[in-house]
Amino acid sequence: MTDIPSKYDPASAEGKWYSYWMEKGFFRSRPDKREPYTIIIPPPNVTGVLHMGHMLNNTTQDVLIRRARMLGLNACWVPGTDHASIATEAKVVAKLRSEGIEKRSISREQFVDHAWEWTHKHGGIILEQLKRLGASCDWDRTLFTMDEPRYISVIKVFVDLYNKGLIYRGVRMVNWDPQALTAVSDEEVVYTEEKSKLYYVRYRIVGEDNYIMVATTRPETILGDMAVCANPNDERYAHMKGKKVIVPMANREVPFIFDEYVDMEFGTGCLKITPAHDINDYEIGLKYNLKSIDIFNDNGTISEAAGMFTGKDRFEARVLADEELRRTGALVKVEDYINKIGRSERTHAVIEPKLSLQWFLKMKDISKPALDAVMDDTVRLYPDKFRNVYRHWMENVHDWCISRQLWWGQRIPAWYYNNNEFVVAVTEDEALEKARNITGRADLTMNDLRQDDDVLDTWFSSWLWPITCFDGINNPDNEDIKYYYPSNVLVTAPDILFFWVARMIIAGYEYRGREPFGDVYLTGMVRDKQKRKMSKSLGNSPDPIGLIDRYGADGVRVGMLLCSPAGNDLLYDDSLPEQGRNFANKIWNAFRLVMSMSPDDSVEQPAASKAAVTWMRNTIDKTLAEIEDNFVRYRISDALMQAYKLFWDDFSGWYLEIIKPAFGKPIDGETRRETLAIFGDLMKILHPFMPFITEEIWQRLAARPEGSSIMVEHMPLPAPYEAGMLMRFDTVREIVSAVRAVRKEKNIPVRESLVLCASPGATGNEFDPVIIRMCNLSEIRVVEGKVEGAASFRIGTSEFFVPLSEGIDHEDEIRKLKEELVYQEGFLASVLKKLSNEKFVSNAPPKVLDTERKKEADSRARIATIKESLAHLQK
RNA sequence: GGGACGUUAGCUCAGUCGGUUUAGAGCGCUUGCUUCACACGCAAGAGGUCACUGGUUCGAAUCCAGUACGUCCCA
Repeated sequence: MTDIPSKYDPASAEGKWYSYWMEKGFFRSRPDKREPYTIIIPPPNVTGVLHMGHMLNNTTQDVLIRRARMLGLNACWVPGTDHASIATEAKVVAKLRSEGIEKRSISREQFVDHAWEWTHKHGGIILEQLKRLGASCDWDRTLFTMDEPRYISVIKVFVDLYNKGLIYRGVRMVNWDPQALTAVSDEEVVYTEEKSKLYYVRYRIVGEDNYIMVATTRPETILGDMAVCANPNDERYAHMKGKKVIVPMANREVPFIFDEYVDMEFGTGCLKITPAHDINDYEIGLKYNLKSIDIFNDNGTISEAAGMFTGKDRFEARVLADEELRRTGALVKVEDYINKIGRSERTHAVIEPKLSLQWFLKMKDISKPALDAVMDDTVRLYPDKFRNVYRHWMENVHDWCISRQLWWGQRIPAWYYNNNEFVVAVTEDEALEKARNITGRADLTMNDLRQDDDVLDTWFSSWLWPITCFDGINNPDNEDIKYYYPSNVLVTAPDILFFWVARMIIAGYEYRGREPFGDVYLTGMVRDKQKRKMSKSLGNSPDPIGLIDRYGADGVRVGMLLCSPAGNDLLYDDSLPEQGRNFANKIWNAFRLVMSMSPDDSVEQPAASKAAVTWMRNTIDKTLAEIEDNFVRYRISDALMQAYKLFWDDFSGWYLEIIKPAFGKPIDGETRRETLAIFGDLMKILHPFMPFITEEIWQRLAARPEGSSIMVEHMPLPAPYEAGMLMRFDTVREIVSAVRAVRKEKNIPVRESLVLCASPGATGNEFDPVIIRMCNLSEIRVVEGKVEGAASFRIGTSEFFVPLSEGIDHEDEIRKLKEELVYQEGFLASVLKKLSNEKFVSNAPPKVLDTERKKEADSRARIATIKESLAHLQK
């Protein structure tokens, strides 16, 4: 006990205890008789390294899981990563390119090998980083969305949904990423306002020497124009009915049509229709039976079909179109313009709307139970403002484009034969069997079948995560899935509410018949002080591991949590982990103080200490109830703040100051025993938030048996507390503060003892010794009336005096009393205003009326006291 | 363009059923203190017309309507 370092060293404690926990298998969970508490990690992207968002998210999960464990539940936190098809493929392509290898020059098999190699090398990094944070995941269960059981689960689900008629293949306008060469889902497109230009181009009317003018931001797409359209209510174009116009550059005759879709206010009121390259134009094209010409190649260059600029990049083609239109006199003017441009979330390339053949999942029917589950609170969202957002999305849900033109991912289990006929099956053999049956050709061989080249969207793996993590697709009745499913809570960020959360709920109902989790806790986003999202490109994100090195994992955890109420963004600043580190320092020093008190059982317990112990116990019970309530409502930062104040203000600021023996004096045995027990309880309360320092201290507070740990101890439970005593102590705090203020004002050192005179009834309870101790009083004297030459203060309806040897400054005292009088009279007036209102008196509930009358009486009493003091001083 | 949510102290946020001694916390700020656990600290303070306008009510930060501003989602 004597070898306590004066400074807490997070680095050594963290490494030591994490290894110890791992070694003892405390993170491990197996089904047993206890009630389970399950959290499935939102799998971080395998290409990723830990960022601030992960820190917040995983700290939150660890707090919940550690607390559950200490509450005696069988806590299981399942870790894993996802394969992030687009991001990983992009990384692998880039790596190969840096080695002089083009993706197209190698086989699919070779490429996938490279991707696995990459994954094995980088995939574990983020999980190792989570360990630095203290994450108590059951690492024996670590999963990957592309490992064998998960892969086959995804394939089985695809086949099942296809067989149920929920998956279909169809031509749709998709969001095409010309850089990644794949379609991406609506959710993966980020729209931002960007500067562009609005080109005014004239189209000649067939058979006339007149023109109509069209405004467009994309002059290169004129090559794909199949019509020009105006609003039927637009009188300016009434004369165009039945006429045709000539598309510039392409010199193609196209009809002039009318549709209500066109916004009369925008541009010239005339809209060019390019069915192959704009989703709205596509709809209009369908409606008016227009043909479409796809003028782009997959990589964003101009196709042969365009008839011009073939092979040029789309942005280069825009410049060329500008020149060409100028040359021919078709370009009338160009204006600066700001419009929303969609970019790929992954590659940042400008998204090209493109017609293509893709696989879709029908969402309407399958999503119904998932909508109901949130609406009827089977699944509760925290904060619940997201229910509206969720409902809105689910009621307007679009079919999900699940194919991606990539190689890294689960390959779509569809095999083509003849021309474009296909079968869907889990294995090649089954596919062949099916194809033979359908065609009636027993001589079909594998060579006649060709598997679809595309893979499935990564979210098509992740949506099964709560089920596949317990192998619930392959073995629907295994012990784990029966025991752990549904999980208790999902902790994630609101930006993937639809990408992921909604779809998991859908899959949960489809494959387990019930919700995948009961609660969804949505954390905020970590932003910088200017409210910008933390991002690599902005370089505004601190390195989390660097932060842990600087402030300790406990410090960083506390910093992240203190400032992040559910759903509110966290504006990161170094002062946050600093506050956490300071708290750890405070705890360490309080610990040192306690351990430095040498016990002596022959010393009798001072009355002040006895009162303090009882008060501290009651305070803990009250706070435990508050913490419990905050956890139930997922107000984790509030729960932490309660624990923080319990330790810092109540325990360190008051309790320890009261029981602390004079320098060099021993402490009585009873108080010391109580203090150690209280300290142990406080460590347990803090453990879920600050696992390392609490373990370090708990292990030092007493000799612990081998293999024990605070993380598997029982959390203290809230017990009934005596509210009246806590209120009496609050008054004591006020008295002590007031006496300190007198000392400060009169410059009286703490060493010099004082006398406190109190009006009858103001003191005289179990806490008098505390007042004497904390104020360094020689006595508390009960007095009627005023005391000469004394500083005075009032608390509640009581008056207190501190006699001063050098007397007081009358003028100054009178000034202060007058200020108090002004305030009190103002207060009384506000109370009287209510009480003199007849309607208030007759309508307000009696309870409210009583309080107001009590306010009036108290206020009058205080005013009387102040007036008497004034009169006394002014004599 | 459509929708959701928000606006309370310098900053980040609480504020339950409309009534709790004329609004609370943390951080920051001011002043004093190197008082034997801790200056990563202790003590004492300052700081708010609850965005604005109107309404309902005996009573509004709290309920309703409108306005302004902001954030997010969808198109």
